[in-house]
This record gives sequence, structure tokens and C-alpha cells, in this order.
Amino acid sequence: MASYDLEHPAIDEIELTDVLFALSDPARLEIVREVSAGPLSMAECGATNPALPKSTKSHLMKVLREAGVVRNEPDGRGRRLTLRREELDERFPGLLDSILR
Amino acid sequence: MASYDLEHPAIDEIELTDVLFALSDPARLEIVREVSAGPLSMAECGATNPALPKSTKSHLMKVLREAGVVRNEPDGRGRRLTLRREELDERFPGLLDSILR
DNA sequence: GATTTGGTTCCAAAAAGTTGGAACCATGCC
DNA sequence: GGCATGGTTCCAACTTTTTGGAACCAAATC
Repeated sequence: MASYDLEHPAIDEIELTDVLFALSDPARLEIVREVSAGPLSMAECGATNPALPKSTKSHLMKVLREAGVVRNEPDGRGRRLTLRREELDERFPGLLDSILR
Repeated sequence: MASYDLEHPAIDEIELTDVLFALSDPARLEIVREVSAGPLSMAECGATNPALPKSTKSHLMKVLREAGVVRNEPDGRGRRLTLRREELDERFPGLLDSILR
């Protein structure tokens, strides 16, 4: 069954309030900070929170993905997490910069 | 009696995640947009949502106030709501601009 | 001081979000 | 195929937020 792709909102479907909500949780915001430095695998994320159960981490990531903040795509045996930087910058100029500063 | 002042966080106590959470609700974000144009009374706020019960509106305002987004001070018989613009701009440069744009 | 006006707080119910173990699924590798 | 690895989804318990009526409070005005 081939692909195993998760749903991502198109750029123009991304809602500001959803993005703000996704980033309003300290654990999620921290993940975004980590990912902002470059693509990471699931295991590499949440280095700050090593004891975090994987299901919990996956849920946090789901909120970020569904809000349009992070892209989650298959990568070998694992997954590749990337910040949707350019798209977010285009849709909400300056937002990410001011939050991640 | 005497004073009837509500609690407001000091500028350096304002947490980014609290601000983001406060603004992540469409009704609250709309209130902030209205207030960004200048001080308003409670009654003048939420013009978009006329049927909103006053207790509900007061709760929304409380979240905004406790997050440090809005100042709520006595003004005659009513109350004066103002956006804490300069303070927020100092603490989180560019944030409000990018959100309210 | 009684009344009206404008708003906050109390309280309880409903809705939404969080958390994590267990089951499941996909891929890579032997 | 079989197995280990990396991660998602299911489900249920728990916590937090939201919501709004009713009670309350403070200031202004008569």
C-alpha cells in the first residue's frame, strides 16, 4: 500500500488561530524551536524531554502538523520533520521570526 | 472597597505561550483587533458578537488580561480596556504587528 | 440611601485538550 | 519470511477550558 502520507493543510488553508494555539504549548513550542534548526527525525526531537512517551510526542506533533506548522513525511524507516518556514513566512510575515527569536 | 483594580502581570512576567494561547481563540483575537484601534468600554467591545452574554465576555477578557495582552482599569462607572501595545512590542518585538496585520 | 448602569465573580455543566499504554503498521535488514 | 526499529493510532482516564445564569459589587445619579 505504498504511501503512508499524513494530511497536511494547504498553505492557504492554514488558520492563524490554529498556528497560535499549536505554539501556545511550551512542549510544542520547544519542538518547533528544535526543528527550526533543520529537519529532524522523531527520535531526535524532544531532546529536552527525553522521558516523553512516544505516543505523547506523536500527539504533540500531530497538533503542529494539522495546524500547518510542521511537515511530517516518510524518510526511510522513520519520518522527517521539517518546519514549514517559507510557507508560514509567506502567509504570516514576521510571525515565526517574532516567536522564535 | 476603595480600589477595584484587577491583577495585571508585570511586563517581564508576561509569558509568550500565554500570549499565544490568549490570541488563539477567534473571539478573543477579534476583541484584541477591536481594542487595537483604541481604548474601549466593555459594552463597546465584541461588537461583532452582540448576543454574547456579559459573563462570557468578561471571561474572555480575563484570559486576555491575565496573559498580559489587555489592560482593564476602572473608568467612571464602567471599565476601560486598552491593548498593552508598547509593553508587548518591547517584550516581543514584531509579534503583535504580525498577528494583527 | 435607593436605583440604575456596567461589569466581575461564583458555580456547575458541557466541551475540548492532554496523556500514555497497548495495539498496530511500514520499512529496512538479515 | 522473520525480526527489529521507528512511529502512528486506538482508547480511556484525566485535566483544563468554555459557557452562561445568577448573585454580587462599585460608581454615578437622583
